Amino acid sequence: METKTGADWPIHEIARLAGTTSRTLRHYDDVGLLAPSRIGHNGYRYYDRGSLVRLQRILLLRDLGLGLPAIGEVLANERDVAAALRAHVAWLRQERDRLARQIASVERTIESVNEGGDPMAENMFDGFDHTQYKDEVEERWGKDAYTRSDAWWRGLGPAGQAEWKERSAALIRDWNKAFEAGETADGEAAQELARRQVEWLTTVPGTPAATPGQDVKAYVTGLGEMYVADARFGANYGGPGGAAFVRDALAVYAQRNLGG
Amino acid sequence: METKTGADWPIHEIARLAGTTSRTLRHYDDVGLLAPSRIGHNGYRYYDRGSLVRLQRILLLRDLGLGLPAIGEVLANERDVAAALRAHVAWLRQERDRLARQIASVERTIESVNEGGDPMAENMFDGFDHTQYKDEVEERWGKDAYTRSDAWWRGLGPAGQAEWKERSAALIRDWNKAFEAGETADGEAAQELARRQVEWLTTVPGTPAATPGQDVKAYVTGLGEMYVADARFGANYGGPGGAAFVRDALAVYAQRNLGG
DNA sequence: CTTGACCTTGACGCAGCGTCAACCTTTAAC
DNA sequence: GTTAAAGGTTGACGCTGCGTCAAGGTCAAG
Repeated sequence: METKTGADWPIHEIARLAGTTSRTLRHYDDVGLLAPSRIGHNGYRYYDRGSLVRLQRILLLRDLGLGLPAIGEVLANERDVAAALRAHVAWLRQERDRLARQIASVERTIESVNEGGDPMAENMFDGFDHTQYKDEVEERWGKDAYTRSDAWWRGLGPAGQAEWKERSAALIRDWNKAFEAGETADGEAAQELARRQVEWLTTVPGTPAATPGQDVKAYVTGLGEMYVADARFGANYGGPGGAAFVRDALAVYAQRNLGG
Repeated sequence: METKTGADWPIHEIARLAGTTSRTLRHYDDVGLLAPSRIGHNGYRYYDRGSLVRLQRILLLRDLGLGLPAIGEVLANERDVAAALRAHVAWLRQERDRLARQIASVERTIESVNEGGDPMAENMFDGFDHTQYKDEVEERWGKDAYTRSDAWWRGLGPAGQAEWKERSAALIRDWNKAFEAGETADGEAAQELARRQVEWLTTVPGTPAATPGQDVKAYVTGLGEMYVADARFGANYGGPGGAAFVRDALAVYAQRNLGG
């Protein structure tokens, strides 16, 4: 008969010593993170001092937020603890920043709701007036452009117009999402959005993007600049920062995929 | 035969319009968040403009970080959008702060590892020297106290000493965990820790907590004050802030349970 | 012998879909 | 008319880290 303070302890005892639960210990056994030092003839798990030290390291790392697989690697290599922690802290910072952006976004939404500019309103698309850009379109791309564009627009009919507006709304939403998620302008997500944006542009006749043979690259790049320069457009993308993000993504996309 | 721009669209189409996937739409159907407006004789799902509006609200709220059940409630009540968002932003802030504390904690650990004071070291308990507090114990609680305490300590034997050190280490770890998790001193978690701390104190003979009839309440409260005043103890609890947390928790516990 | 405390394995649950799998329908093409 | 490509359907597993029963063995005490 062993004394209780002998070579090892039963599972509940060691759990108490380390400040965790027996269920957790069984889980660590299942996933191969910490095996009992001994298993009784009855299947009972027993842990000795070595297991306890390892367990305490595991719990320390877990409290720092590392995942169990990551902990397993750290304990296996034993060398790059600091490296693993540095990588981990970088990830933590990203998460914190993402949360900060999301908080800002929610706060903007609350404000917007309070001011009655309810983004949840059923008629959120009905504020979209195609003709409000008449003068500007004519000035930028000529009178023909507006006439053609307007004819196209009327030709779509109510359902078609709704669909077009929805696609543009989805695009704006996704740009915002990517921006707030901290994507980089030359990253995969942003570039996919740029592709969608260009594809979407081609549905509008009279624009260079829809007219083969024109300098699409310059057009798309210039469009991005306009998003930044024109506050009305920029507002759709979450302010100057968001517009700049869109501009950069479009510039990268144009450079890589549109010609030259 | 309906025209494509008619009353409703098939699942993939509406997913594209809203910028999500058909799988997501089926999931929303499964959990009762968004049902198709019509189901074909073949089982196909079709969505109309109403579904689309609802879907866009769902996606908007989801991007703000709300869970699907919460979104369901908001859309059902329709009124307290702002209230739900305010509650949500409070939760987001908590998370952000928790991450900030965890970042600080990981950074401290990195520093500690770099300086060689490796908290992962196998012999992390061996730096614990019971006799280092000799003079102090004598000064505070008299010579007898130290003698008794020392005899008790030697009497534990190596295994018993190890266990005792481990329990104290676990306590310190759990206090830190609770502090960094943003627990309040009078909260459930902190009070449970206080209970453990007092229970643990009673294992040390010669202290009032282990001696019935003494003023345990004053002792425990005073102990907390000492944690704050004495930097050596405070260091174990993550600096002054952590020590103050422990002190407050102990004070609340003593007030509530160690009655007068 | 019984009670009660502690042990075992097994399996569901959670959040939100991604990702096969196995099997129809519709549509466009030949 | 047939066929192959799309796109639809209902399951069901996977991911993270255990909490939480459930059903049933083991062990020390009365």
